[in-house]
Amino acid sequence: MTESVKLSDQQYQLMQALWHLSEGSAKSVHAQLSHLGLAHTTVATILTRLEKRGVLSSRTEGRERIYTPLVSENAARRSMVSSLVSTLFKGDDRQLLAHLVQESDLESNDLADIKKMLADADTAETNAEKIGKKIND
Amino acid sequence: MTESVKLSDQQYQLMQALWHLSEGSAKSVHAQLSHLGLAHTTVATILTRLEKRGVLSSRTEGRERIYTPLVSENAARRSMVSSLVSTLFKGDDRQLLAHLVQESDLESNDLADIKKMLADADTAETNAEKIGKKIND
DNA sequence: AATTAAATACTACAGGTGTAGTAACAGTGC
DNA sequence: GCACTGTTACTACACCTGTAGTATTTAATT
Repeated sequence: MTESVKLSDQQYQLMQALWHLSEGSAKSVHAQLSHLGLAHTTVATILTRLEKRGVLSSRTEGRERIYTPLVSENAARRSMVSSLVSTLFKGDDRQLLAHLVQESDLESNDLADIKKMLADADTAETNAEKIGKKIND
Repeated sequence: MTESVKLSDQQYQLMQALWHLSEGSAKSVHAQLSHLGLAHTTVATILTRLEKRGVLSSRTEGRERIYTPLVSENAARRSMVSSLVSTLFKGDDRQLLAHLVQESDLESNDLADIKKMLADADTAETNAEKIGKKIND
């Protein structure tokens, strides 16, 4: 039931395009990813495979096939982060936190922000807006 | 130069065994991973492949081949976390932090610990000992 | 020295991914 | 209605991973 979605880099890229578009044809996804320089057939292939895996669904509309994500970006992220935490940190999120503090070069003003956020988290329930992220699963 | 090591779950498992042992033969690694129920030849195969990829080196000793990790667990972790942050959060570590705070069910006492740690991080340089982790790269 | 036992090397195969060409198909315009 | 053109479906192929059997090497033992 824990809907585990694990996407490769490339697959995530594609999904991200779709998430931005809400839904779209292979063509529009390809356009969105022009910087990657993939052939449109490549994009189509990946899309098809993702559909087979149940990550997205599609409907035919005119001569186009419109793809719709079946998992939200947030759900995918959650699942992928949690999967990494499982392997690297025995599933302990706090160890990842600790790792980040040690290994990332977080500047003190970054830390300040984060501390502020954490402080708020004690009372408020969601910080989504503060960082401009959409909760949508 | 950013020595990017990306390991699959299984590969990480193997490496972890090696990290614990410092170095070891396929046999000892296999023993360490008995809970996974892999054939010893499977372990050997993976080890060989990892060597080909330059993640570890080996020397012959008697009739055994002893494998030695060429990357530390910490380096591997750093690289893998950073790789995930790249794809999921455009490389912004703070967004991962934020994600963790929102999505993990960190209890307030966990938060307290972390906040304490962050507070210390403003002044002290390393928190390694606090969480009993070894800095070793 | 021949036999045995342990360990590795080589080979194999299925499934996933990256990547893309070519074939097939469906609207569009004349 | 037919040719044109944009789209997708099908096919292909190389490489990586998980998994393991079989062959081969090598050290130990008698």
